[in-house]
Amino acid sequence: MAIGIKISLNDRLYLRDPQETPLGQKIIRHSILLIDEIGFEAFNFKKLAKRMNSTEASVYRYFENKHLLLIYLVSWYWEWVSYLIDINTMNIEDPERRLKIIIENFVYASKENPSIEYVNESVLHRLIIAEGTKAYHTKMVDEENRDGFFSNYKTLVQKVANVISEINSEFPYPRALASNMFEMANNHIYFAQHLPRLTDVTVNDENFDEVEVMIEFFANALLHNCPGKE
Amino acid sequence: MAIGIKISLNDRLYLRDPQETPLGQKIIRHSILLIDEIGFEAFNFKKLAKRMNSTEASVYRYFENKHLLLIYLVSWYWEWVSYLIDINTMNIEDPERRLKIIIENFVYASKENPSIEYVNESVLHRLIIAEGTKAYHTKMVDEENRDGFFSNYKTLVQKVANVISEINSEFPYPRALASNMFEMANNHIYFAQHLPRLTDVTVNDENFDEVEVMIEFFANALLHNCPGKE
DNA sequence: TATAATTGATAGTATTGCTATTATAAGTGA
DNA sequence: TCACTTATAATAGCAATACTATCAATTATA
Repeated sequence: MAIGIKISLNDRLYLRDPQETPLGQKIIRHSILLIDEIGFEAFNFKKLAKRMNSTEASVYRYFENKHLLLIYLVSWYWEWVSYLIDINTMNIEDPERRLKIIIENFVYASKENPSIEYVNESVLHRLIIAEGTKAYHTKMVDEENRDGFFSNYKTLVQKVANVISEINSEFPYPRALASNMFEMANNHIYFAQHLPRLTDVTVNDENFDEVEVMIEFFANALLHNCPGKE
Repeated sequence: MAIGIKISLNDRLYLRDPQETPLGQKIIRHSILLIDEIGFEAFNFKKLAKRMNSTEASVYRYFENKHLLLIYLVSWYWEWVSYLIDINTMNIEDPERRLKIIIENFVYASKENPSIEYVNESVLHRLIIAEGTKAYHTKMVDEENRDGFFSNYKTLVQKVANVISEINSEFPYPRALASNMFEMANNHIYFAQHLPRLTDVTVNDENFDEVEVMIEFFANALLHNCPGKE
């Protein structure tokens, strides 16, 4: 627990706060590793319990079901990226430079120093890339949205949108660009790894530079006056 | 079956070709309606069989499992959008106008005349928006990609990328822009409906005009010379 | 030291995801 | 027309999943 960051997440996501107890922390740690390993569909609480030498019933005391656990993990990631952006853009005046850092953090969230011992941020990043959007693509999205389950994402998007508006106050789609940059970062890493004909960038191993350059290119093209602009 | 279009889909997606028999067509029709209604997670073959007055075992003779059925439906959609683009851009020389039509088809696929009686294209479009990306966000993606399960998407993206390159042969990311426009169309309709703070557009009922305008704006900004371009 | 709270161990239930078996109906080919 | 294949229905069954309940063992707390 190097730095004193406290990830604040909606307390309706869990039955008992997993950050507070060793067992809860084990659930977080091992669910990240296991979902990454076998995929969210094959993942369940029985397998998780076995992996961490606990019991199914114990896991159910922390989370109602695996879907809420996923939202918890995804929210964690959104919060963590927000936090990275905050510390890395602190004291930087120029909004253009701030946006560049934001893009870097979208693409390279995993490369930052881990801040909490029971969360492997690098694996979590892989998990978000592969499974992240499943958190809000469900029939319960409206209800869960009312309960504030996605507020961390909204806060992150608003933070980025503010920088976009600072760069170009005339730009009509600051939030859409912000969410699109985030989704694009994840999508095109995934495409490059699994469906390369859907993108033009390549990634190898831990090097996502081309994705970063592409998103910068998109952002620059959109935020500086263009003939096509209406 | 108004027009003589034959949707050609990878025959490894099914055990028996559902297009060939009345029961197969019933499976397609009702799976679209039922997934749209209850969501992909809650959907299963037992419920589908009950809904269409058949039996679980009969459905299993056509599709191995619900995941392959989803890929089948998503592939159908990709093929159908490809087809719409083909007929709607036929005889149009100007690539800018062709791209505009492509964007319109991405956003308004549902508004076109239905072409096959057992596929409700409007409901299918909703299904794609809500569940589409689950087709390729699984642990089996590489294997399924090797089997050609996503080739319809690749073909569609390549078709659009070609138009992009015609407009601006210097543009370095034609495929990424193509796939991004497609995903963005679906995403921002979904956001506007369920998570409006993640976008800047609004949609009401069947009117997605703002999404269309936004994607045109993005495409124009990117494809015409900008100071930010490297 | 009494008490409360947490976890483990075990069992149990309803549903899901699928396979197998047999019966019936419908079409086909000689 | 009869044998013959094929598709579907009806039913059963099984292993896995998604939980819930109970109670004992342990640990923390007052």
